[in-house]
Amino acid sequence: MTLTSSSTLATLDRTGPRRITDLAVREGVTQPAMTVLVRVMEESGLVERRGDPADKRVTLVALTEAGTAYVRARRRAGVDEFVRLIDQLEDDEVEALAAALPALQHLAALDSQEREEPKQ
Amino acid sequence: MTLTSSSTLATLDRTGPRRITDLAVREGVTQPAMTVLVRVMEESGLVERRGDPADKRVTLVALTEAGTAYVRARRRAGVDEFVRLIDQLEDDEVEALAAALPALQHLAALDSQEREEPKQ
DNA sequence: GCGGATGTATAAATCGTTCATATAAATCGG
DNA sequence: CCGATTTATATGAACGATTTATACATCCGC
Repeated sequence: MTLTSSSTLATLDRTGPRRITDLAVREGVTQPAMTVLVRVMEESGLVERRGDPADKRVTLVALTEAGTAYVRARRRAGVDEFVRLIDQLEDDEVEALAAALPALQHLAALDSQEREEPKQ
Repeated sequence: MTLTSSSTLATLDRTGPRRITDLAVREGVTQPAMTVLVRVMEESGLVERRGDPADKRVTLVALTEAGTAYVRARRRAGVDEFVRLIDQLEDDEVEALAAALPALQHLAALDSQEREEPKQ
């Protein structure tokens, strides 16, 4: 599992089926790279191609059930790992982390916002 | 600049000259990979090889002045980017972030501690 | 309906990597 | 001390994910 494939699967889980060009831009790779990545993931049964009836050029990429299960399992494993670490913190440290969550969300929002509208 | 080379340069800046095997372990790549990476960085003038007088097998890898300057510039660029984002937060959000720093440091310490002594 | 634009696929080349192996220097057991 | 083993690095072949160049099919505006 490469970084790009993990991220692509997560994107598909978050946003639903997407066309290949769209995925390539979101993941920051070229369209041919995404084409072959989709083929590999398709052969692994994590993903399936659906034609778009409205535009016969595009192939929509969607998570299969196995793909969804995989993404969810991975996410849960990561969450568990975090929980395991946070459980070892002092109570006041956990409170401080929780109190900082809105600021972190705001930071993430500002960052992604700037990525979407570069230097306007 | 690949992820591994950036990380290796940062390691050299933090810890001083290191032997190739050591760097390979720290960066999670094989020794041959680190050997060629060092050669590339040497050709770029970021790094130099020094023989170890105490053990003629080892080649100590050290940052050149240019390498140090590069690492520092990169680090400053990253800090600046963070500052730019944090400046857009509300005052209470910045305070909350600052208050969470000890908890984050504790988390990082717990994590690196577990990596060093795996499942004992 | 034709011409340019758009979405995807394919082929060749590149790059960072691993695996296998070679060489040289250090260390250890007798 | 001396041969055997271990340790540090280097080298070469193969691999896998990627990019660039290009081809092909379909859409869309005029």
